[in-house]
Amino acid sequence: MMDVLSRLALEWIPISLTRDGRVVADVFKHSLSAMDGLPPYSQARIIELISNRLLKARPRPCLWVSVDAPGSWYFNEMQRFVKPRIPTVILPEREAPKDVWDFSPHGYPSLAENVENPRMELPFTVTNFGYKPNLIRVLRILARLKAAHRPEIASLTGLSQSQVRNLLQQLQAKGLIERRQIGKYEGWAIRTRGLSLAHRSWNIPKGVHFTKYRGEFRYAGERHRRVSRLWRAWLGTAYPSIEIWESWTEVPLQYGIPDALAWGSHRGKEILFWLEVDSGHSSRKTMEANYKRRLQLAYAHASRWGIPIVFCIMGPLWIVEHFRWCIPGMSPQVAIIGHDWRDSGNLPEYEFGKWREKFSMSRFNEPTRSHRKLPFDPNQYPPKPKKVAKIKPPKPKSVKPKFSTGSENVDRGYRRRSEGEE
DNA sequence: ATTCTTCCAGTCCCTGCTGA
DNA sequence: TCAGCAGGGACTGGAAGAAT
Repeated sequence: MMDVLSRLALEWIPISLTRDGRVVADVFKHSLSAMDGLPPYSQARIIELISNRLLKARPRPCLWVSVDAPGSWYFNEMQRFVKPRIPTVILPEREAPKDVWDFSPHGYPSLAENVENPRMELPFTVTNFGYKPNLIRVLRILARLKAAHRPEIASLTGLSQSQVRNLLQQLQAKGLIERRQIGKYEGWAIRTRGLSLAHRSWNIPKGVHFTKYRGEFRYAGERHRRVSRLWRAWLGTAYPSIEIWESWTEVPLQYGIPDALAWGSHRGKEILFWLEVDSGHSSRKTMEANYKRRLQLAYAHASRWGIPIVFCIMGPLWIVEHFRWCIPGMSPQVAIIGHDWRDSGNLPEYEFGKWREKFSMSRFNEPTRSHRKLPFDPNQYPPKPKKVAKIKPPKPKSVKPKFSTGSENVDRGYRRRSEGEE
């Protein structure tokens, strides 16, 4: 019935199966981009929500999902995640299905007079809604985070802080986001209006429940969450030659949920950067068990998609030092690195099939190291002549979060049963 | 000597401003 | 429009000083 369809934002592109056009496949097209700010998992959930709606609205609907993504990883993950409920085909942008057999499970033909032209909402594209692309980008990122500080948003969008500041103010002026106290400092939170625009921008059907698929998955302490959210910016500073396409926090993969995952390319080769942040609250034994399992998951993922993975552990020094005992053999496709989570913007060089760590003492060896991109960092060292006498590695004790009590719950942890893994 | 207070450098967020 | 810098406010931890 029309009613259901009017709450969807899809294109209707029936395929003629006979010359006279009287027999057609009732095809609906849903377009998405890997740069929409959602990981493959969430996009797959949207596809299921759309499928459920279509099933109610039409007798023999087919769904054509058009994915705009560089490389192959995102596309592959999408295909794996989608459990089709109606005949579905997922294709790269610019490819189109030709008949019912292109769908899986295959579709069935309909008589043209039985499938009338549906009235649906206009699929969202940035241009046809008159927003600036970056404005929507910031809004989408914030929709996942719910509440965040500017540096975190800047990191995840890949934009500069100046830009993000400007965009945040514009979003605030439109009433889509608002200032909110996050722990110690004021930050930004998305408002209901902003959330509905973000949902609209992902072409999520009206009236469905998307919250549990949208956000970060687990509850994390302040510092933990912060390091995860800054992962993209951190990588960009540490490895300037890498191109990062997207980064998400708390993203469900086939198995396991990295604290942060950055996806991009290095010298033309697609690559993943998998981050685990450990604040060191579990025993060494638990830690070993956890990381042996997580590394196995990373190895499996790398070999399944033939994509190299850089696996990074960040935490207090003792965690990083202990971590080498948690490595269950190596995979030639995976490089493992560890680093002090306070030493922002630095990482050891990675090498596939090897474990590498680098501690903050590196500041002795290379005084002329590349300047940082993060605006608040440059002031960190320079004018400090008097302390030269007693340079000692920072005391490993001051490791607890400095920015907040961590008592307010900005986001909830949504546990999933199927992706089980903590 | 021990505990309490005060002070200051350091940290991290923000805004305002300048110049390209 | 945006990169980058200066500076303010809120807070912390440690050091120095004061009180017990």
